Amino acid sequence: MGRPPCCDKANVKRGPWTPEEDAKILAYVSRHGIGNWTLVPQKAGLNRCGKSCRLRWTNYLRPDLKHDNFTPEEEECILELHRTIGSRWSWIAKQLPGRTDNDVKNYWNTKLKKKLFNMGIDPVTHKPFSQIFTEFGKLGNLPSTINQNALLNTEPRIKPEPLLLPQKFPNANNLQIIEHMVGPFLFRGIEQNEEDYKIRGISSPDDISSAVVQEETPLHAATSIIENEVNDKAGVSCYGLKPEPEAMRYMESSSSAADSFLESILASDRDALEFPELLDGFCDY
DNA sequence: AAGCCGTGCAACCGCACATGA
DNA sequence: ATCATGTGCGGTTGCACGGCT
Repeated sequence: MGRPPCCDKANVKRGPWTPEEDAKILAYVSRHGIGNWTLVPQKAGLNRCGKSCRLRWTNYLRPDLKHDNFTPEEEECILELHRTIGSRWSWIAKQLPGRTDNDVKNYWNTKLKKKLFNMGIDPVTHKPFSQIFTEFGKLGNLPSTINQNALLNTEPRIKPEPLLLPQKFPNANNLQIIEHMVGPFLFRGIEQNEEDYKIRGISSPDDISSAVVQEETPLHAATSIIENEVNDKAGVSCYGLKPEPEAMRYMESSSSAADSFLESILASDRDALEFPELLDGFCDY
């Protein structure tokens, strides 16, 4: 026996909202505030499901919502957070004032996924397709010549652009949010200089751009972050967590830099296969 | 002008979780 | 501890719209 429906679906209106219905919601909320949404249709004089009213309010009518296009900074923020925590749209949306989870989800599905795909990057893992094919070939114990062919055949239609990690996300409570995602007290900062990496503490709550996870993290977030650290340690550039000065050079330079960027990724694929010990050392937590 | 197709986005669905009796 | 109910969330659908043939 399933859960009873929240309303009589046969007798409530569905589909697009009219301006009159919007006005009723706005008038009701301005007068009574947000309370029990199941009572809103009745009290506001709407023949709608309460859930539908809540959705209309949170996704469209709320006065603090932005209705303009996403900025490049917001786009970078979405890409980075998706790479780190996956499709947790509500969390990502909380980093973007005035945006809803529905906004972010739609933007991802209609724009960013395609953009990454055209750059030769798998939107799910944020890894280059070449790397995925390489790993797949390794798992299947395929001859190396097949792997090489796979690499050659998966060159992106558009040269990959490095993603410049936003140094500071719009909200100040990022650390708390990420701590919630992967558990508190598990962070340390990592900073790159010319010679080596310095492990340091996070200096401010909004400086989470370089946070790495030490232990007891959800598999997806942990593996993603660890992989990037591995690549950095191996002297290989990676998407998203590229140190800012290097990223800036890529941003400012010509297409030849894009070529070398692609080459560095392909090189990292080969390094990972030839020197598996580079990976092993970082998994001993 | 009409039909087709791709795109963007609002809205819906169903499940999971939170909360209070 | 259990159940009922409200809320949050991610995935998916459906429709309006514009461009193209």
